[in-house]
Amino acid sequence: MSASRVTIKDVAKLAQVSIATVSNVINGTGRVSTETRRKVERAIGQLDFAPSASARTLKDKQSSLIAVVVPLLEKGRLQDNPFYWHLVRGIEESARGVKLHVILIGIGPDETFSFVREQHLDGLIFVGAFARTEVVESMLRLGVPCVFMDSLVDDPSYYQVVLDDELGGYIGTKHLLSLGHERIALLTGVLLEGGVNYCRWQGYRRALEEAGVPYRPELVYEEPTSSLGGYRAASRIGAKTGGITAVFALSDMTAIGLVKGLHDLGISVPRDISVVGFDDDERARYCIPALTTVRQDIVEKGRTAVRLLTAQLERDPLAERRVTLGVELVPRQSTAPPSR
Amino acid sequence: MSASRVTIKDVAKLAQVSIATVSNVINGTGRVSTETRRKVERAIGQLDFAPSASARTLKDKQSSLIAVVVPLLEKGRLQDNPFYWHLVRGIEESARGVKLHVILIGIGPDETFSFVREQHLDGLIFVGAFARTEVVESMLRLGVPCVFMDSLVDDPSYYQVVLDDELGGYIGTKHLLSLGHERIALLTGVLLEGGVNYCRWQGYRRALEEAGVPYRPELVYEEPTSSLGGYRAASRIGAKTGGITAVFALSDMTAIGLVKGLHDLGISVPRDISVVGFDDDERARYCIPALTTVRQDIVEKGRTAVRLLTAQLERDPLAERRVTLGVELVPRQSTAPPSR
DNA sequence: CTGAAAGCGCTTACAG
DNA sequence: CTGAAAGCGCTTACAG
Repeated sequence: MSASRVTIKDVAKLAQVSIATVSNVINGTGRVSTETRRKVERAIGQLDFAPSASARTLKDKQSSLIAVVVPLLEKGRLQDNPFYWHLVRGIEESARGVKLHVILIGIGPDETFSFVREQHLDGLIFVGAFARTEVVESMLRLGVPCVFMDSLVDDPSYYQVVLDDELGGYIGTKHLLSLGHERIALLTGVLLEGGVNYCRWQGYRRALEEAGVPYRPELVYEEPTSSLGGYRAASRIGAKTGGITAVFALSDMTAIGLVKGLHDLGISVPRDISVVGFDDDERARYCIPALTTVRQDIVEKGRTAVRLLTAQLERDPLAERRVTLGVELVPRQSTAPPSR
Repeated sequence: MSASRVTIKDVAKLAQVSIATVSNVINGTGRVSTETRRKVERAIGQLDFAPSASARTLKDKQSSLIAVVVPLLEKGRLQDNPFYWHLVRGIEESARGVKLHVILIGIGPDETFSFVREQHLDGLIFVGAFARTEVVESMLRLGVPCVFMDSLVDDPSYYQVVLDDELGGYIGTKHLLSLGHERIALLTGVLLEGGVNYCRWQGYRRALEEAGVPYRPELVYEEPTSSLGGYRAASRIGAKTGGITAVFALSDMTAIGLVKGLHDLGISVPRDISVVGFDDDERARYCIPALTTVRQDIVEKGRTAVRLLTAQLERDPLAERRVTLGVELVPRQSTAPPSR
């Protein structure tokens, strides 16, 4: 019963059949009589046999391994936004459902992606901003199935799961407008054309325009997407004479930092300034005041990515290439009509 | 230059040597003349050769893959505490440094762990509470290196990285005592003997005892470790006549829910009730009021786990089996002397 | 210092 | 329905 090094040979011997037959039973391939099948299954059970993935991979080039590729921060560590955890949770759950294993990989700017071939990865999920770099292109040329999440790729031939970011920017802004705000600042991460923030910014502009409120570039604050970034922005925004009455922060993480920063400056949310976030991660609900935000279903996003990946693995010709997930405004306590 | 299916044979042919020699160059084994080595390296570069991990694993039983094993929630999804993300970040970073890849696995109560043998995993890091179950025992008997984090295992032969939880419970409580609090509630997750919460609870008791404050079991609130658990506890704690003036919550997640719950009941922190958390995750600093908490370095915890794992992989006889990480009180604004 | 050959544990035509 | 055999891409004694 020492399960250490049981191979298909041991099973074959015990069941008194050939290894080919054992293989057929395991994979449900070929034709095997019920009786033989039973014998083999019994032997497998008795020996507690687990087929070697490496031998299998060596033969058929399928590893059942997919990678979640996360950009590294400067210090060589994975992104710190807990957002990623929820994404990964969704991915792991779905992958488990289709017998894929998830390997987590942080990559820097100089990545060679040799691990993809080394490990015979079946597919890749790129999480976060990835432009169409040369490596990625060559990846696609190699035929390794890829799915991009929240990336900057325009190319409709890429598989990607994105959010309706433009709409998100729109409804968040609209909410503030409908409360009566006009001087609405936008607190965003880097604005790269085609990027997530860029789309949200477009939605922001559309809402303003529709409402007949002039767009003022000086109300757009570009800060790192981190709590600290939000915190720091508070002083810049608070110092603004001319009265910003509301801020739309493009992530809950920055929104939370912002609220804290405003609070430390003696500026009360929502009395003096209203704040809208983006994501609706768990923190939003428990903030004081509870954060009004634009909700996205992050776990679902991860699930969808796996679906797009498996569609490729199964060469499903009907598979959609681009799935856009919805957004939803969640009004809570951090927004109110302007005081004056 | 099609990098698709380049094997060691192609390299050998191009470099005009045998595949054995190529293998030796790659692995730095055997004796190879400088000239030959250079030829081979050039060929590898030209062909952009990446050795097949599966072939290698098949031969030498080392996959360079380790698994982070996370318990599943009921819905079949990974734990939702973002705490895990930071752990995983630390693990991924260190693993990358020693050329190991990290696979993420959620397991339910009926797990068979067959994936360990299937994938020839080199090691396992168990994250969260794992008792010494039969599977785990058999895992250890198989000789698969394991490291336990925050687990309930007493056995000194297990490799584990733990926190000085008793001390954490002690200093958190002590802090409140020194501010003048006496009716200090403890908000904890499940109290299992030997578990993380249990140790912290012991520290809590020690601090009380030292201060000559009687321990009152009715002040110990056992709630799920979640923001919602904390939120719900608020009403039970707030309703308490007899005046609880401080609460020590054994995770920031519950502390945050608690503060919110108290706030919704019109109970002000720290004016009416002081609150101490545990973990010091990023949220703590940005809470309103900023949360006083017991800090642990979660990323470092992950790093340490990998160190213990590699020590086993290298059969380092001097390796410590149990590393205890320190804790530190971080006083912020959620604690103050009792109002009366 | 270098190479021929066996073998790791599977799967897959191909015979029978 | 079942089995013998080749082969996936490496590593590792073993000769030379």
